[in-house]
Amino acid sequence: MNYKALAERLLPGEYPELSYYETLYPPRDLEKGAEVTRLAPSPTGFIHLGNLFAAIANERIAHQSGGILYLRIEDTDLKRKVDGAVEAVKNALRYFDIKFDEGAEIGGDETYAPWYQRQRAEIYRAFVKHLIEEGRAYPCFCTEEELSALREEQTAKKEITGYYGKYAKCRNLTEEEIYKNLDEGKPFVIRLKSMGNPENKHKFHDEIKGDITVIENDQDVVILKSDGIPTYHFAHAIDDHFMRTTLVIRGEEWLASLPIHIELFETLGFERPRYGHNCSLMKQDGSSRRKLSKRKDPELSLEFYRKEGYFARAVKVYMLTLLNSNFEEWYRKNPEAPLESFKFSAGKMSKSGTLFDLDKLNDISKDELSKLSAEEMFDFLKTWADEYDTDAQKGYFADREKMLKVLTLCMGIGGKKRRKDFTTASQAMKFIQFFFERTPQEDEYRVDGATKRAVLTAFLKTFDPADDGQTWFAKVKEAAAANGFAPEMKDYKANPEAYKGSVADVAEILRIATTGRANTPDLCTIQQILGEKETRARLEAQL
RNA sequence: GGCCCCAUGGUCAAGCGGUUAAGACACCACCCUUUCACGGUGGUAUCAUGGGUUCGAAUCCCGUUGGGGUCACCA
Repeated sequence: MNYKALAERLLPGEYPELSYYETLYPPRDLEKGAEVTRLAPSPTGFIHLGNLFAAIANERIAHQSGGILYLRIEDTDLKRKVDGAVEAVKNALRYFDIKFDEGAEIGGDETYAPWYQRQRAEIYRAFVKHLIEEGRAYPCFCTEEELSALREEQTAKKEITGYYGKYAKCRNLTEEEIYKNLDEGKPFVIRLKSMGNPENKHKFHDEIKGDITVIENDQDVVILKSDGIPTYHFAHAIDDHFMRTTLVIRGEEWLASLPIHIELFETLGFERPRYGHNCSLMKQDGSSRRKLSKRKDPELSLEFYRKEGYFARAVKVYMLTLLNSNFEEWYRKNPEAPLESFKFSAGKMSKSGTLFDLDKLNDISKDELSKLSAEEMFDFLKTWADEYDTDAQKGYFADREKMLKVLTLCMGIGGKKRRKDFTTASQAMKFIQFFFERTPQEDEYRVDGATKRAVLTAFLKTFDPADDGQTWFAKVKEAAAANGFAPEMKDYKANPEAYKGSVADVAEILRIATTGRANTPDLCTIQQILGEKETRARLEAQL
């Protein structure tokens, strides 16, 4: 068979010498040990926690080694393309502080561009053509129907499905048959002529999983689709070679196609990058767990976290604790150190699937938010509210001084210990709502109406917003004593039958009357922030 | 189903042949407190299973079971 002529017929035209690409995309000039990693999403526009998970790992590995992180868009499948997707990905990752050095819509060094695979079609074709010339790739004219019939046949016979060995019909087409099909204008794909034998198993070192066994590939996989665009596998080999990727961290769903990639790199004569296959983020689904899926788990999209007002740093810290088990301890010991100074290690990444735990994220969020100053919290909440909170709550930020007082109180700033009541921006807004309007009553008074009115009346008589905490509380005690409640907790505990209740119950009445809630920060301070007029108005409304 | 990966409390997990099997989250109890979602103290709870190897196994080997992934002209 004249492969050269066949190649020309299949992919007509002049293509550069292969060595041209080697000089066009030279090895990167980086320090020894510097890793080049990448994020290579398809432009579906949907980005979830799993993507962020992998992104942080890639980012850390690249940057702590003095290397490069780049963004490549795998747009070989038109069906996956969504307008604005790349922008969305970029924005989402920027929110979580993932910085790319180069890539699609990023700018930076253009040496290894373009970053969209569709724009790299010529490179792929040049190599496919070369493979055909070498007799290592061939055209396949099988239709979808034929292929699925083959699959059924194989399934029925309990044989391995796929296009390989004796089932690779078009692999053995004669020259005449090929040209006849071509002359008839039949569409074709280009397949790799595999030389592997799955009986042969090899040890393979995975940067995350450790030593694993892989079998040789014997599938004549499609490398160039009938539209002239390569499949993922082929594009991966070409791109990661010419973009000079040193380490590929990707989801473990790729483990199964690793044999294909190994053969491709070998056939092309490329040195292959190292690989690390990370476990996927799982979700509890009934009694079992499964990989997070974009279809079923919209609540795990990154957008969800922004809508809820999760603090970006908290999400990042949580991802890091899942990514590297020793991170949590390190962070505890080095609370002030920048996250970048943590020594990230691919080998420390978990081998088994990790269940996403919202409780843990919430705990970390409280912790992170409690470290902010009142001003920082103000900015965080306002930024969030401006974008996501369409309620009247926006007006809360009009009086900056008042809001700062509110935040100072709620966060326990100035006290012995910071409080950790804020989880997210949306939750915080609800938490502080009663400062701006008496919230709908969530808790019933636990006393009868007459008692309530008597207590409120007694308190109102003596109320003076200028009182300090002690004086204020003394007055609460007076109101308690005047109405049959024990002013001292000890007395009440010693002899509960003698009283209607304790000073705590009186405080609760005042609290509910003032705020509509049974749980709030220090009530005296709240009344001061509200001011005399507002406080009196609220209490009188409850008479 | 074939192949591959994985297996310590409810969750994330430390552990690399000898430990009272860390820690964090969640949960429970008590304490502090005018309430509390804050804080403090304590507690419940884990080596999937059966065989080996070894003086000794969570740790090494094999089988079983369970979970996950993958078997496209999708990535």
